[in-house]
Amino acid sequence: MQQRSLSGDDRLPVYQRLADSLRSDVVEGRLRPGDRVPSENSLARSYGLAPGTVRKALDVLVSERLFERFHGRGTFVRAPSFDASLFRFFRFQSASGERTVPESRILRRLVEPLPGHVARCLSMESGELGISMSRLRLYQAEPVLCEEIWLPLHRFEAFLALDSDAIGDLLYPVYDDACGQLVARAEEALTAEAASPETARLLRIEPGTPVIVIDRIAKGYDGTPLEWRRTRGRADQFTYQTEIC
Amino acid sequence: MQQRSLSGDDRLPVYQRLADSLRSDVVEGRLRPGDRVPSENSLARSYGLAPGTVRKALDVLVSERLFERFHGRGTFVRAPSFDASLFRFFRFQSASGERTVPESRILRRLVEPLPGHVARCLSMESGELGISMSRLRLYQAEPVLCEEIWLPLHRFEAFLALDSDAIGDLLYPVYDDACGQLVARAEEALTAEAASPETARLLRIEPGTPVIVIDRIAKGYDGTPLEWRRTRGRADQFTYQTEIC
DNA sequence: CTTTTATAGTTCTATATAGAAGTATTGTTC
DNA sequence: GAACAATACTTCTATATAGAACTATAAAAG
Repeated sequence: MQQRSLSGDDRLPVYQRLADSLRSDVVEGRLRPGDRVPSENSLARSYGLAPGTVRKALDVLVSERLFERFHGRGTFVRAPSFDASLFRFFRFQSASGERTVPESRILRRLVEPLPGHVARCLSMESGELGISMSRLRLYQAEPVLCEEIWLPLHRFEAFLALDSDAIGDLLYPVYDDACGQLVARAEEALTAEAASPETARLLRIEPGTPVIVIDRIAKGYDGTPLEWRRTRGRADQFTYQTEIC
Repeated sequence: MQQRSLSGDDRLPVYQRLADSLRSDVVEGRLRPGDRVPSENSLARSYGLAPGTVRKALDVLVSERLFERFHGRGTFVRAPSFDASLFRFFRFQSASGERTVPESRILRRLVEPLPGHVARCLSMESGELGISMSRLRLYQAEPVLCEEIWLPLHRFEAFLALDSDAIGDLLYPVYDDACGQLVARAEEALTAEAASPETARLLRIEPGTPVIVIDRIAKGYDGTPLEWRRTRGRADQFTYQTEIC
């Protein structure tokens, strides 16, 4: 149990500096999702702090949803879950009612120069190379969502080598396993538009019908943008619900 | 400083029971938005608790956004703000860039039996009487939103007597002042549809153009539904942004 | 009247301590 | 091997205390 000390601005409260220190343990990969965080008592000993101070630092990180605590078991680095994604509000009416991940079919995957608006979101230059994908998502054999996806080529070269049917319905585990790119969080933006002929064909609806458009930028723990994605689905299957106060 | 004791299930932690007690002070109107909550030390004395325990109870209520604290000033009952409402994501492009409340014009206000879907949301019976309103909201003389609003007649009779131009751009202060109905929070649901001829006429767009539809049920501190509202606006002026993790 | 200073009140930080409550493992008994 | 008991470890609750940091008011000084 080595004695550790806190770096950073010493005008800040101790519990904030400890939280910063533990956060950077995650950002810099010393702690990975699923890992167990040292116990409150052992942290108190190794940093020479009172247990209450350590607990307050952990409170900060728990409320950031970076850590999660289990009474009697320990504190763990939380694996990000994208259940809160906006497109969980597409209701794919299943007779039984359970929620399942829609099946994915990759229609296209090739290397192309990034268009301007995508490059900006990925902090890259327009014209730099990226991996471009089109994906169709099916629910009970019905097409429900269509997606355009862009990845920075220099981080995802290994992704090109993968066989198409080796890629499952979820991409983020593949990004991690094949390319070592961990997605930590994402920004999403929602709007609606009239279906283009292309979109209408894929979703089997009339052109001009309202569709929901969700843009997502997925980022790593250090904030680097990793993926740009645009998803479209029928508006009449979408209801986003929230509480305000 | 009278000695007070905690009611409720004594298997619950003390700080939870204190939080429950203070919360019901708000629900039952003993504390109103803007009021100052007794200081941590005085609460500790009057309930016979340690200051740390009181502070933990206040932490709960602050994280519920029911209270807000100011270092050195005190703890206060927070006035609910609907800045987080989904329709803050309609961008009404002002040249200067400041955000203002759109001007309101009440087109219609009369007493009618509630339609079924509205009655359900207001915990009333279909056919019971309500106040029905249509409102148009203008930004720089341009119509940007149209609204249908329903109120339970038995709570809002005083609202009928008001002169139309005595009602400002914001309704909730009027509900409080004229009818004693305090809105504490709201549930919102967002979807999109093709503009009906009626909506298209009001918003001066082509019928069939995509519009965003936001349904809101506003509730009091005790959870009673007070208002049902449906707002429509042009989809091309709307982008909802959020972060997920 | 204005400015400064003191003071009393507030929340915020940090320490120290004790035991309750929950979980996982290990050892014992049958 | 299965069931139970003891244990060690974890987070969680609660108390007590001291002072820092911040704010508003009152008193004093110019």
